[in-house]
Amino acid sequence: MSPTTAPGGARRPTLRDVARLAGVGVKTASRVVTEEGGVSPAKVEAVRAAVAELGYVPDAAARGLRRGDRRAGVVAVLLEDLSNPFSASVLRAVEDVVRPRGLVVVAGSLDEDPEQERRLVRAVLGRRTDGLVLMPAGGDHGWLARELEAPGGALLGGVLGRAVPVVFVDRAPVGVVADAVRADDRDGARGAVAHLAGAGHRRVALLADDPAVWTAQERLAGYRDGLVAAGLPHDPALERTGLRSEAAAEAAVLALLDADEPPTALFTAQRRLTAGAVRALLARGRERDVAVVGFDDVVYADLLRPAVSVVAQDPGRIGALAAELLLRRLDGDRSAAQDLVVPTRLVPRGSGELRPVAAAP
Amino acid sequence: MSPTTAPGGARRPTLRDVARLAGVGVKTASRVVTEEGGVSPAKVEAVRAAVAELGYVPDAAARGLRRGDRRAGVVAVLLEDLSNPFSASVLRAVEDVVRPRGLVVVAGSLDEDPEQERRLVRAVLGRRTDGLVLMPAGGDHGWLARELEAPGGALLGGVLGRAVPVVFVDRAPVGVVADAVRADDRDGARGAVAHLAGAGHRRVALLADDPAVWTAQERLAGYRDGLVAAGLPHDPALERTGLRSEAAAEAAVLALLDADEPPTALFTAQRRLTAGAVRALLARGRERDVAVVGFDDVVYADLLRPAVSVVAQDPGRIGALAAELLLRRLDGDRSAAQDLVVPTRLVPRGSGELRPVAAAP
DNA sequence: CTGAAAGCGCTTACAG
DNA sequence: CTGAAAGCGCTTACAG
Repeated sequence: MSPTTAPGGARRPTLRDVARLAGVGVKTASRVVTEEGGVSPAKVEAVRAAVAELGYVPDAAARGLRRGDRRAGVVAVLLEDLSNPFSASVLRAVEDVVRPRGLVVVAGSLDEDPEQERRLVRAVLGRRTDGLVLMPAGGDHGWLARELEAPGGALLGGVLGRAVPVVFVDRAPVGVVADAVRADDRDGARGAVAHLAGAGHRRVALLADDPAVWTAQERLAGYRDGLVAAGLPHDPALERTGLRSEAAAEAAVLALLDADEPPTALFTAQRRLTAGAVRALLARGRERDVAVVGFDDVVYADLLRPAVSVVAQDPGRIGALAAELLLRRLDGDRSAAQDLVVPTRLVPRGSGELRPVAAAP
Repeated sequence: MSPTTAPGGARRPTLRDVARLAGVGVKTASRVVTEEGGVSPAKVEAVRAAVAELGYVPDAAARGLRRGDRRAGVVAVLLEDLSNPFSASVLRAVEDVVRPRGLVVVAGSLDEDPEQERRLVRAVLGRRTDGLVLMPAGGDHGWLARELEAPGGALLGGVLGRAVPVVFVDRAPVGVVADAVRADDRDGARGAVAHLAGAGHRRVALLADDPAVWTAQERLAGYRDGLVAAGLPHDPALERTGLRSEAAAEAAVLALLDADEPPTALFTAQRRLTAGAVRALLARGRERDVAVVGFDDVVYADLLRPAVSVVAQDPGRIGALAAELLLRRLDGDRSAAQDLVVPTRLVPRGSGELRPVAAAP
């Protein structure tokens, strides 16, 4: 078996093979395959037949190598965790928008790890990625912009040399000017607190992730905005941040329920934390007297009793808008960087409409 | 702006640029970058410095173009729907297994559409994919094997010419010999029925997807196996297949409840159908007197009341096993095609342990 | 309308 | 240890 032969058998047919079989020059075969036009009908026919007979598929990499634009038809989508519903919905939405353009999607999970983010961004850019949708993991992304070049700042050079458009999703870029599409985290959180205050609650606790995560920071700010707007006092004892898991939220809620002055309502600023809180309330049989509003919708929240009220985001919309923006940049749009903020929607289902109950002695 | 210059600015640095800056030949620069070895320490140092200064990143496509193996470091993962929890978990597991090897993942959704499957498989193979993990959409996959070549049948040639390993997930291959990793659908379904029969149920209804879907067919068979094993009669009126949505399942359950001889238990053979069934029972206030066992775990099923019993699959394990098998094939393993069947696990939570209640008149 | 030559960025196969 | 030449599969730039 010669080194140019694949282990299993025949060499993959090349354009040269097609040309030879069709009895034309390579360039003519290329013209037919790329539908460049300007080829006599007879030769078009011959080339088409050869392509079919050999099962010829153009090599996208070789094509991109010589072409000026060097487009490989690949969009990278780097998100927090491909297996979580939010990331998964964003990915799917991007896929649906770019597929009709013949683009293929490279996907990766960053797990909130800046190191992994850097590695994956490099890996992906080394593979001729045309564009990047990024849910940023670390804080500052100046490194991404080392060679920020384009007018509006929407195109990043950096390790790439060649300008590659980048659109941030879910979180605004820090330390770099770039396009972004995200939910209105702050306003959504504010609205949740307003909703609970409207039901009569004066002691609303916050359960949130590590404020190092951009969205957690925003939601914390929104929570405080909401307290101020409702004229409620700010009680640090009700503010539980740094919660990184469902179990952590569960423990935090149990502790809150046992406090001297327990909250009558909870605003859980993240999906897993909502689940943990509900679990704690069920464990104590308190699900009907402590109100809950969660940020980000929970699958089958409406099947729970009480059904869980949430501030819903629209990951599908965020992904689609990001992909559309990316395509526009790929098409040469050099206008100023955009920051698209998608509104959230409060979905009342029961848990957020419970009225305050005097704490049992 | 010359045609070889990117819109935004500097040309991406090439190995030639690195060599020039380091004052060495291109081949020497290549040796350093690929860590081939056999280069004097002084030159290694000079090349490393040049790489750092220019921000050089090797072009994976150009590399693969010349190399014999033609590996681009890409694994494609084509699943039913990247936004559904099962597919998402499989994808994530594959990613975790291949990442340490420096491979990047191309992901796509097939939506049970054979046409789309064919298009995506071709798109992906045209881009120098090293291996493929496929959750098959259509029925027969003979087309994939048009040029099946390798000994064990685990390598597919087809449109590729060059052998590309393929591992099927979730469903066994039809019309082609290939590796597969899947859950034990039939046995899981049989176990669900046995569990319900064990609780005293004699009228167990089945809600299932279109039997054209391989897993639906298997679970239907398992349901019948279970009836036979428990000595229960087979009542076609209790067998509701072709259910393609949550709403369809909901409607089917409402109809079953209104029947002359309603079931006392439900086996819902798919996640969305389980949700639809639960919704219908809640709507009628019957959730405590009709037992339910679902196939495939539902997020937060344990927070529902009653909590939902399920036959759990392990998508993470399936994805990981598939990826490991694929890597072995990439490493040259030519042994016979494998069919790895991962056992399911019955998780009792409440809904599946309810005892039969005489139907209200 | 057609095709031979050069070149995309890299590695292979060779010769020093 | 080192590097010039050839070539991977394709497209660009040119000359018929």
